[in-house]
Amino acid sequence: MVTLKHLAEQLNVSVSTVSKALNNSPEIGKETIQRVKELAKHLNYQPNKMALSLKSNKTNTLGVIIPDVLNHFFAKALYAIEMEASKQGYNIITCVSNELLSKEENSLQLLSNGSVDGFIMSIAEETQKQNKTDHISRVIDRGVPMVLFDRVCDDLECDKVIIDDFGAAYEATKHLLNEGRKHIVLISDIEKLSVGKLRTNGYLKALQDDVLYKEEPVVISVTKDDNLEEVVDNLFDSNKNVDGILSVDNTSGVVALHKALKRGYKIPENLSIIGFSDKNVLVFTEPKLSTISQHTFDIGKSSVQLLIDRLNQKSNSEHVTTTIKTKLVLRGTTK
Amino acid sequence: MVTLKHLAEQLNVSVSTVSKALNNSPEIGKETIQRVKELAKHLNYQPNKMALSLKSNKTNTLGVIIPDVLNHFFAKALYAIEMEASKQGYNIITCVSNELLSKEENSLQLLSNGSVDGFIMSIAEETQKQNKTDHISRVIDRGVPMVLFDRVCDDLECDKVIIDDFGAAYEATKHLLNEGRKHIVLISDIEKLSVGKLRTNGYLKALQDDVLYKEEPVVISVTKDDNLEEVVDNLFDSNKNVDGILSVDNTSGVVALHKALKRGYKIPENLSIIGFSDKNVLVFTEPKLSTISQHTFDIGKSSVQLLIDRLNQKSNSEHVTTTIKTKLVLRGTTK
DNA sequence: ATAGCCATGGTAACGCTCAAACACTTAGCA
DNA sequence: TGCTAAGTGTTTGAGCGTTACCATGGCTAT
Repeated sequence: MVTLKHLAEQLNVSVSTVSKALNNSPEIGKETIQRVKELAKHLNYQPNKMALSLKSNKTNTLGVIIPDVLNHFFAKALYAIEMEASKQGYNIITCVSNELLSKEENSLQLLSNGSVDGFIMSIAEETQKQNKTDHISRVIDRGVPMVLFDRVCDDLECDKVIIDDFGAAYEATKHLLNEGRKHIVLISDIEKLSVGKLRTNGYLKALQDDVLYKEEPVVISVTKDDNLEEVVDNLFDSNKNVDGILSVDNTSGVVALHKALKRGYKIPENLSIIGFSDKNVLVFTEPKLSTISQHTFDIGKSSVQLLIDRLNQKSNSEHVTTTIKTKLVLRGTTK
Repeated sequence: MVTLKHLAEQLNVSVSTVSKALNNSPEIGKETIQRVKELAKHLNYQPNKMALSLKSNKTNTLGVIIPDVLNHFFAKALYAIEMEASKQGYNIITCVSNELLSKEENSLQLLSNGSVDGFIMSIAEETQKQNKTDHISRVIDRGVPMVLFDRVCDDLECDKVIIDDFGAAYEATKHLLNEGRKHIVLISDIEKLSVGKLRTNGYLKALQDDVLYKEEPVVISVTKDDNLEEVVDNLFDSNKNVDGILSVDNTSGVVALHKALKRGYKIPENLSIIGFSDKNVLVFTEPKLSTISQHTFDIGKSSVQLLIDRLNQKSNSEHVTTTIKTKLVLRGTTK
């Protein structure tokens, strides 16, 4: 590895002259700058990142902790985060908590030793269930900036990026009601998560607000141990007159659509389905699933922006919560 | 941030005593060690990563460059890499090349300044198309260890992790032939990639080796600009007597299955389909797609292992190519 | 006394930057 | 003409947080 010292020796000048020359310091003579830069390019000199970080106490690296890369939502968020960070000259260190509290604690611990300038994270399922946030607030208290996205925690004092989960589910349910649906079932594999609960509440509120809706709400919660397909089959078996399904997670809407078609439902004539899925599943369905678009890319991008803003203005201004707009995209599974 | 200096001042000992005490040096008195450790724990002292890296010239960080996180194969590989790296005490810096040569060059450039101890990467589509590898060999020549996985390049001197693409496609085609299929079509959206070509060759060779097979091979190549569903429709329209489909990419097998069912094909009676997909798509199909399992998790894990081995034994032993076994998993879309 | 041991302290170095000090030129002025 | 003042362009030195190596000082055993 070629260092400033190497260059300095070769050029018979001091190390700091080289340093200043490479940084275009006005203190250094034009001719010297030229000579230094030429040799630097010729030897493919690269400033040592660690030395810079040590000196400046800045790493230009963001720590990203997500619960699950195989979940398309988080993969897309990660993609957006990487894109935006990279555009702004930051690298990202990625950790996957695997929905586990212990791994989350571990990752935060390991990275908050000067490895990163700040964190972007979404809280693990286990963490949310147990409502443990000490490990996170410890980091925040130490003054390491943190942005939470999607799965946030109200108790934590930091910047956040969320969507209006309640409102999105409310709007979708409202749409089904406006279609004249009389038996709307909600299915969710994220009932345990903050976002899942909010969406369910949106659904419940919409039904409640509709004076003409007579049925009891039906919330079907799928857990990790359940077989999703079986649960969907049960849904149809025990709700013979279902005519609207709101899936508030990534996959169950698609599965419900497949099962419904197989059972001979006419869609959307006799049954409407709305999912929270991303566009990527559309290639697997016919008719195309109507969805609530979460603008995942914007979520990732905003998170990075918020974090970098915070890093730049060390001024302790108020913490911000950005709400990304959702959009109900009607396709083939709704009237 | 609390440093050794802080601890030293509080305890009225020297910095080097503190350092040694925390490292359990036998030079330091038992009682002092105790005192130091207590205060360190109490103040939540964390050794500064940058200082350590600068001193030791080791970062305990691996650079991972993948073409696309939204592709389930790479997401899973990334997952495996993160898991294994983390288990072995390494962090990963993730870059997404987005299939672009320029981004790949950029990422390599930016990280090979001492930010990472080595690289794990899979080559971008554009890079493979243009067959440019200077940026990679430059890194290798500088002595930074590199492991390529899946999309490799034969010209590069480094460790590699691949699957037997040719053999896997050969075996799958063979299976279709053994079923008695007479019109087997291959569909691929990765014809431009090394792995895609190998798979196609495996298919071609299997047909060629079968003296009884009379038809011309049919290779349908899908590009980024194509609409996959249209291409599949065309496939059925122009191959009226197709009775076997081998999809060598992630998605086209599932789409073919859906389209076939819609067109009234009896599966697997009249048409067999084999895909290279991961299990994650199975929830969207009925019958379940038969697939060639790539053991993606093992690919990621092996890559990390190979890289760490290389880091430990700085001895320049021969470069290794690990081939991960594939497995033809027969499910509902084959006889 | 002197060797030998123990516990601790001091210094340099990793690669870099920044402030301050230092030469060396040139201009300004009595 | 001689001396200071004000630039130039460069070097020196300190410091970011660590650890490795060597030095020191006090003690005990010979």
